[in-house]
Amino acid sequence: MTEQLSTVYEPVSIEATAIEIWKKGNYFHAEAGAETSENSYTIVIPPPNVTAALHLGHALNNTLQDILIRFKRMQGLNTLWMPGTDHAGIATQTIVDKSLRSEGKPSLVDYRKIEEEGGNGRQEFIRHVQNWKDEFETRIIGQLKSMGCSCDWERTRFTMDDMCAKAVRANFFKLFSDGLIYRGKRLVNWDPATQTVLADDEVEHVNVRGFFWYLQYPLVEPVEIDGKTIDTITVATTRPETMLGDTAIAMNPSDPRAAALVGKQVRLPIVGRLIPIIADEHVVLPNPESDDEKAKFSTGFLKVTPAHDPDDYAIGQRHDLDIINVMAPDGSISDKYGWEDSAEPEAQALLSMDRFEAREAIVEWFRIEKLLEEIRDYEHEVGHSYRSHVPIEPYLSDQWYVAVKKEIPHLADKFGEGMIEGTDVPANSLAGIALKPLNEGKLKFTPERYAATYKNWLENLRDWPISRQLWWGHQIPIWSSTTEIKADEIDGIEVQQKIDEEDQTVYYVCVSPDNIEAEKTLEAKGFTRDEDVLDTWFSSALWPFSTLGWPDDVPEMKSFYPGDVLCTAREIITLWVSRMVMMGQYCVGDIPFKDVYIHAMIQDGKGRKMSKSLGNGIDPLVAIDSHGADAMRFTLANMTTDTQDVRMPVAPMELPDGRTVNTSPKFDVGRNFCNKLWNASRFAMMNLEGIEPDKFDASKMTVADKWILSRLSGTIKETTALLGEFKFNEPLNAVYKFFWNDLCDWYLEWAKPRMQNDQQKPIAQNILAYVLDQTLRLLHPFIPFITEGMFQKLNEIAPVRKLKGIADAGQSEAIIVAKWPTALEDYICEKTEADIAVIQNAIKSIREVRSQYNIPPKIRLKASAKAPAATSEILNTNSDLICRLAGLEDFTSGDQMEKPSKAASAIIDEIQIFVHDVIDPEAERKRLEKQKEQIVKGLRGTEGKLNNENFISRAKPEVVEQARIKLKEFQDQLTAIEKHIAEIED
RNA sequence: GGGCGAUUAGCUCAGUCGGCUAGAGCACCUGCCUUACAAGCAGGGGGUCACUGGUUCGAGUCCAGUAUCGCCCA
Repeated sequence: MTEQLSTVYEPVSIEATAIEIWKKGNYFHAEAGAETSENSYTIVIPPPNVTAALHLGHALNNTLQDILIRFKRMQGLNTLWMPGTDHAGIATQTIVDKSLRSEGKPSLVDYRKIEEEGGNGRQEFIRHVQNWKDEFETRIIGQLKSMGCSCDWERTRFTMDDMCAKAVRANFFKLFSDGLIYRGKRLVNWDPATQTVLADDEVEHVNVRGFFWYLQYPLVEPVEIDGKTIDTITVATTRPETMLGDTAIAMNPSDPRAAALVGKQVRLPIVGRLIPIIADEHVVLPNPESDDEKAKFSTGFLKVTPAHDPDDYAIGQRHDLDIINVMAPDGSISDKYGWEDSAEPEAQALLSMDRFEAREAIVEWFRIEKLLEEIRDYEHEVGHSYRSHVPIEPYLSDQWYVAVKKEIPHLADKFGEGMIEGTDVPANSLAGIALKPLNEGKLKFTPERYAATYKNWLENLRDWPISRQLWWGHQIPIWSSTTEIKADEIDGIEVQQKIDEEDQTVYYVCVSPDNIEAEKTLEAKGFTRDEDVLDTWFSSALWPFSTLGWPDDVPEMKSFYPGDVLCTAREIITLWVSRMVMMGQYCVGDIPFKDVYIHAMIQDGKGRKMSKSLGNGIDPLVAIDSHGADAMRFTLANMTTDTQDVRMPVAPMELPDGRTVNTSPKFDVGRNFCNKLWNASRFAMMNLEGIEPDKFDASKMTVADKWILSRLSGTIKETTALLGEFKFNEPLNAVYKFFWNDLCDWYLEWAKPRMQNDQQKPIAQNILAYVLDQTLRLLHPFIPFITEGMFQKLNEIAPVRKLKGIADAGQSEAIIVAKWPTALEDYICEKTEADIAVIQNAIKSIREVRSQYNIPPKIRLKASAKAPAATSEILNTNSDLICRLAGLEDFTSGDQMEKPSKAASAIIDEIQIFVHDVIDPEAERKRLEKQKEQIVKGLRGTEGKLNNENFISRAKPEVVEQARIKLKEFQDQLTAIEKHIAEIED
């Protein structure tokens, strides 16, 4: 017996039940053992950062992955979805520090002090970060589980756990041994807030309204040009504070004033430093009329600050200029980091000012001294830290780099050598081995346009700075000392040497993983470990195989590598996707996935990014509370087309528990669908009791039965094909239309009377059970909870779903592992679908009349139709279908049928329908005139085409033929409707 | 500066190879608590497909330009 089911879908209990079933069956787990990855389907999760809980973008990302995973699991593949989280070095460290500060607890500054004083500041701070990580890891995994993500939770990894750490050490050692890791002094992108270096792609370019300040520098000796005595030159700068580190003034050699000035000196204001005027082609000649911004604002004189600007650094290299760094790592003015001539009181006054404070003070100084010539508004892009959002400071420092365009000789056999055509990227360099699979078509992007982003990035890639001045991360496994050491002194080490600024030879030793002995030996010799940690992306790059157990020889690597698809957002293509391919090729010798699917970014209703600061974000758990997990997933999948942004209007809503939360009315779409599915299933349960599969007789199927099987089969084919192409909206829409507009709107309604008929009941019951079963399976990847719930109920009431002699759905204890539907090819029938369409059109036109005449549903009417013999035959044999859904007690069609008096008429294609005894002359005339207008409109259009000689002669013959048929139809319809109108007037 | 994308109903979006009178959901209007579903059913109104030009027998769709918005890269 069926327990009473609520008339309204209530997600909470159904979600709990499904989670229980899946857990008990251990269905999410994938067993390793296969020798190849051929019959497996593997996705690695883009590991969410442990900085914060998941937002709606994550919900979208993971819903799509789960759809693919569940689809492939049902298709019988050994399916692994590898879950985990990312330590997100800089982001997490920053947020934990901020949280400590806001709670008034000791924060990073304090722990740094403790560390400097010989205490355990680093460890103590890390403990806080670890706690944060534990809390958010738990929350994130909980969120994923609530969304129904069928990840193999037993394998959950973290980018800093032992397994991942081992891979990081192994890869680092390999790179070091191959000579791909080197130490270099460079101008880096420095984030003064978090005090670490950032990679180019971690810098966001933000348009900023600023100024060009025109500062006068006095010449040591006046110069005469064109009879005029000049005693100052003017430089234009957007960053006046850097002038403290100026070591030259550059001008373009073709500047007419250059002859008189190059070689002379200026006295740097405030500092008093004497600096030369040099000639360099880089300097843009002034031209106020130019469209080029640089020329428009240029004075022809460029202050050169090698320590604080990349272009100036290059000029400095060319002219062998001094490099004077005037800032501390926190961005304040300081004479402790390379600035030695700061004795002047004006200069002393600036020390320890923040860079922006110093900017104001310096401008003010120039103003007072009457050396500030002009201030002009200037809008330009300024690099900002993607984490702390403060402007980046170009900063000179020592960092570890990975050489990305260096040839790796031992990879030449596998990947070839020489430049990849049209680039300066060697085929056997790290960039090259990532680029090749794309060029060779082995790596595919969907939508295709994103391949360009990937390609462009790799072709223009610069060496990758991997050291970060942080505490939270993988500490760099390099020990250094000036003590001489050779690689063969200790097992499992590699050594590089470098001459430092004091002309001493420094030995850098990299230690292989799991080699504690070597580390101890080194430390005993006085070697100290590099304090910095690795860029987070260094460990993320290994994620597709570090999670499987590389570098160890484990069965997981054979069974699940290479994986199948990576599903992510476009902002991550360069940062992460490219590096995973690079390292997959380098470490394992194969790409980590064949497909990269890039999904949309979710914006709010106004097209803005969702963010905490705007308060326009939606928490997936809130969406689940307000609408249910299936509803959320349905809506997210339904929005997923190939566009790059989707909008999600955000509105506050009060939950039953009294909380007012941000959610989106768009989730209604999903909830409504689930409610419909719930009720349709409920209807089925009420009618399937006592079902006997053996009583099914295919020869007794009605047109409606054959039609629903045809439509189902078409839908199965379409859905399966589309999911295989990474489409989400289209397959979901196909099932939606089948379920709602075919099954519910028509088939179920037609089935109702048959359930009261002993002859028909077994046929209708078995078809209903089968079709519902298959529909649930098609919907399962999208809305897993409710489909599991309904499938279980179906298993109780109708355990065997088959159509004797035609099809067998196959039994399964749970839908999650049920066999994916296959189409009944023999039952795809165009004729049946066309016949039903004729019947549906007849019904619709009768309903239209009913509605316009305001005839209550309970009143049964009589109707007749005039239609060609063949059509009449279809209508007459199915008059019961028409009567049932049009509210008729009698319906007959014939090719000689005449319109009775006092009947309303309607025209649909070649059929004239007469609804008896309802005539209201005024209303009827109005209605028919309106329809006539439409017919005339169509007729005119078609006539116009056919009267055009060019159309006849140039359009495809079948198009012309179609137009002719259409014209005839319009003409017939017009004749008929005019006749009907005339008859009213009689 | 280079590149990518968007602009279709009040809102959110589909629209395949250029070809019937441009579609869906939500919202709106009318009528229905018709024994699965009012989160529903039946019917209806609502569009200068951003703008300008071009190609074509034919353009929402292809091409060029303009405008507005968004994103990526330097």
